[in-house]
Amino acid sequence: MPAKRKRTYARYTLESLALLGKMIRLGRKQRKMTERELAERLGIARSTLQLIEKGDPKVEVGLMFEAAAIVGVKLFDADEKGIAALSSRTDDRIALLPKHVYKTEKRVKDEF
Amino acid sequence: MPAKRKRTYARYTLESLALLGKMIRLGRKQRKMTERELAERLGIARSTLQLIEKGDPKVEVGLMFEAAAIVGVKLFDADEKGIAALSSRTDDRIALLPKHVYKTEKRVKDEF
DNA sequence: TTGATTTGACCGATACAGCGGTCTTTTTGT
DNA sequence: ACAAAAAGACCGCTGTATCGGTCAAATCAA
Repeated sequence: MPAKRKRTYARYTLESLALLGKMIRLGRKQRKMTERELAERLGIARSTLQLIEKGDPKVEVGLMFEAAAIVGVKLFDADEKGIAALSSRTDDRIALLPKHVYKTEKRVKDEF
Repeated sequence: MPAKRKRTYARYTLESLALLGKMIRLGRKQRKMTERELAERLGIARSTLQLIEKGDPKVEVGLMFEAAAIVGVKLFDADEKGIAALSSRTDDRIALLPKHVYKTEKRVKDEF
């Protein structure tokens, strides 16, 4: 039998996702859009939108972000320019670090 | 040939995802973790982690959030309690709105 | 009220995301 | 300089997320 891919998520992750889902739902209602309308606008099935608003961890991150964007939920409290600025700042900070992370220490083998 | 499911994303969405990916990469390097280590910690393949750090819109949102959490990237600038507080506040705001959004067909057509 | 609409929940089929492997290139410590 | 490790890029197989549909329950307008 092929290994089953069960996966666990930290509570913080699940609660963050649930929050984002709720914010999307709130945004949708504030804009007076039905599930069907928003789903159609996104080009996805209504059932998938329901998973998004529930904060299901399995949905595509692109769909969740796109839904958020359409109903006016800002991800990093930043508009497009703010995102670009943060992005290049992050690039700079990465550039200051070594390109590769080297583990000089002994491999942490989990034998007993 | 069965319809192909090609999908487009708004630029804001793609840039937000790219930013989140970069923040994860930065966080990983700051913690001196290799791709292999972080992938193993997450229980995912290294190739998948590479997609995450590139900000690929197709990855599971749960994986992306989990990766962010492990390397210390806070999604809503809030810890677990902050998330819970925001969540219940969002619940309250949703509760103030009508349960269903109704679209009475042929609404305000403002051509005289 | 009543009829129309939205929402919640569920399900089978199938397009595709994730896995895990390989190979190459780049970077690091010695 | 070298060897070793990390990172980049690619690919076929397989489990599953998404689709699109149905049905029932809840809610709203009139």
